[in-house]
Amino acid sequence: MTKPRVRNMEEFSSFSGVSRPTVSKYFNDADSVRASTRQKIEKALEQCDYRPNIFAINQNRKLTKNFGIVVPYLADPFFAEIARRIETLVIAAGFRPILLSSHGDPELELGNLDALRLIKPAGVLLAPLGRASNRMALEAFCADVPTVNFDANIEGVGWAFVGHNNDQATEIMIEYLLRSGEPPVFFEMRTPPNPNANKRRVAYIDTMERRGQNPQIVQAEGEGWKIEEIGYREGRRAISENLFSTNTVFCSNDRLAIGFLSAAYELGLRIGRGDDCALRVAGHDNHPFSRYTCPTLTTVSHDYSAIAQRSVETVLKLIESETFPSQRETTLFDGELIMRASA
Amino acid sequence: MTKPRVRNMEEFSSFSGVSRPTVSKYFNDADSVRASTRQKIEKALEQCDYRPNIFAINQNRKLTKNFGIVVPYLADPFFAEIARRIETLVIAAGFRPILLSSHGDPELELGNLDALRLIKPAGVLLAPLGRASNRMALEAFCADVPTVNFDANIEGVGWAFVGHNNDQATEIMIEYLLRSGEPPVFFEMRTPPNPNANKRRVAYIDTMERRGQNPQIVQAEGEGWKIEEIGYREGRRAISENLFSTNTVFCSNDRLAIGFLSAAYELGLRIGRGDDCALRVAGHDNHPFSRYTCPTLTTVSHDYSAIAQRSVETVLKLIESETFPSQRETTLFDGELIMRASA
DNA sequence: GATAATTATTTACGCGCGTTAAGTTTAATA
DNA sequence: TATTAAACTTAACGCGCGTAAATAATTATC
Repeated sequence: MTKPRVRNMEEFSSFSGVSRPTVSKYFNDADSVRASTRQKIEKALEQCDYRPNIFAINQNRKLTKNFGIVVPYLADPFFAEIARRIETLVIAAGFRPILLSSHGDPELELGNLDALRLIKPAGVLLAPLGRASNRMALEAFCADVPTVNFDANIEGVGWAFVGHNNDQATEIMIEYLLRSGEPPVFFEMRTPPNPNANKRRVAYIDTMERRGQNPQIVQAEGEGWKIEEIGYREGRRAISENLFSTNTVFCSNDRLAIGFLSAAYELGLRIGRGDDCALRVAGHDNHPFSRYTCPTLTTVSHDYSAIAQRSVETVLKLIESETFPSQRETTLFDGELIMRASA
Repeated sequence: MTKPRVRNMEEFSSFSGVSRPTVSKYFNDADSVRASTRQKIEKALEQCDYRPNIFAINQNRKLTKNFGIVVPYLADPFFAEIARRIETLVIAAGFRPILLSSHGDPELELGNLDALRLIKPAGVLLAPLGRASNRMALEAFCADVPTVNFDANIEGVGWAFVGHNNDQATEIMIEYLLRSGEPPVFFEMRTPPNPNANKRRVAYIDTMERRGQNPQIVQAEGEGWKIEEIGYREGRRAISENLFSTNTVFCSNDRLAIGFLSAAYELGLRIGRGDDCALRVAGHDNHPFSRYTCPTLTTVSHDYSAIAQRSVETVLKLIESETFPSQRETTLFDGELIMRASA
């Protein structure tokens, strides 16, 4: 048996025996029609698999069900993971997630926002690249669209910020490292692609000074998102040139640490807490792969699930309220020390 | 100075002094209007930043500029990387990429195709999960939409297939391993989430037998996409239980190898070619992280760039031809041996 | 069973643009 | 300058659905 072709709502109306305005009402909210009419519609639906044209719907509604998610670099498993969680929540809330990656390119970031504008998203979750050059454009975008900033906080961008508590996370790691061995030297990129790095440097210096310690920073040269490579190359150099004044290295992020561990391994350095170890290495982010480095990486975890959940909630509230808040609220979730073998 | 608000093409028409049909023509193909008219339009465009409503456009055109990309698991850096390349090519070709991940879930895969159908994509690139359960639905989708299958070949799905030459890639690795040391034992998942794994097992057995070798397979228990974890857990077990009859392990893919290396490290096994090494380990895929394992992973690379390029080209041809080919063409790109330290 | 409150139906307009047909202007060619 | 092809303008319809107003039918309440 072949199902009859129903080309539009008009035809479906006559097919189902329910008037078109009522059918339209049903598709906007199935509960807004009488139970008996709903049954009639759903029975007809089973017999002809009609579905409303999404373009026609979006053209006439001020508010679509589109939900934009913009991340700086999707090939980074960290962002892939957080995006995955956000997507799932967005779908559960009845929206259509549109996932866009800026691929590390500021121009593409603007292009993505431009593309989003065209599809009139109900809300947007934006993890910016964090380049100052884009700030004005980002603000302009947020002025029109209910946008929440996550991951990397840029003042003035988005109507709220949800992210990781870099201060607290840095502090608990330093505390741990201090009480369990020599004071940590901070290993970071000189020109990091992500603004969280700056927060972490400041937090490192502050915490060390508060503990009466002398902050020491080793900076890696190199730009862009090939962070493991930079960690490897510059880590190798730093070790060879004896730039670390203690036996403990606190990497600004896990990807840097992954490269660093690889360099240390190649140089025959034993990493870990044992007496036979030359170096302790810690990371930051609880990157999906940090569990499988050699040795496994001691790090600080983001509260992925809380950040994803709160981010989505915050956008949904913005959407519902249909008004922009007077104050930009900032929510930070504490990190958790993930004790593994490297430090 | 504040730019005048231009709400639609009608208003833009009178603002620019060009009739609406001509303006419409311009936006479909800027070169289809006279140079002088084009200048008039573009000058006006600078003064009022009008942009056509994408929903209205798509409603009236049979063919949108949407381009669907479906991958089985975006949090896997392998797919993130290939998706990144495809996206870039798609944008360059003037289409709007819509990137969807099935997150390893067959139902979501169908949901994604369903969502794609609604936005009438000009073409689709589909890397299927490869579960038999979905095959009928996938075929039904492809019957309506110009779809090209990539990564995991499922007969009957898509109008062409572009992928990796698992046979050749497996063979060159086995050849290398055979001539440089003991014959490889194949380490794989018993129930792999991706159908390429089956091709690789068959290729392993064939090649070994052709070389007069005795194929030996060690299978890891466990399901789903947490492949490193399975490689770690089952690798640890296999090593402990002495399941490998030679000193050489050929992992079905790099993620499995990454977990395996982690297990070997923890057990104090030295991996590599040296006389002091207990085991040689090889992978398959040239996963973005295989360069940073300890030791670095010897593997077989996909020709990422060729696969991405050809995939996109093939869909574009399908779109242009406006007709479906009578024959399903299959294109495989050879792998390349990536010699590193682990084998 | 009469009245009031809900829910449906009919009719009609609007959204922003694609597209076509007829007539007009412009540029190219001779 | 006349001729012709190309590009333009005007006018009008259609796409599929949201939505509003007036009216009719159905339920709920007493």
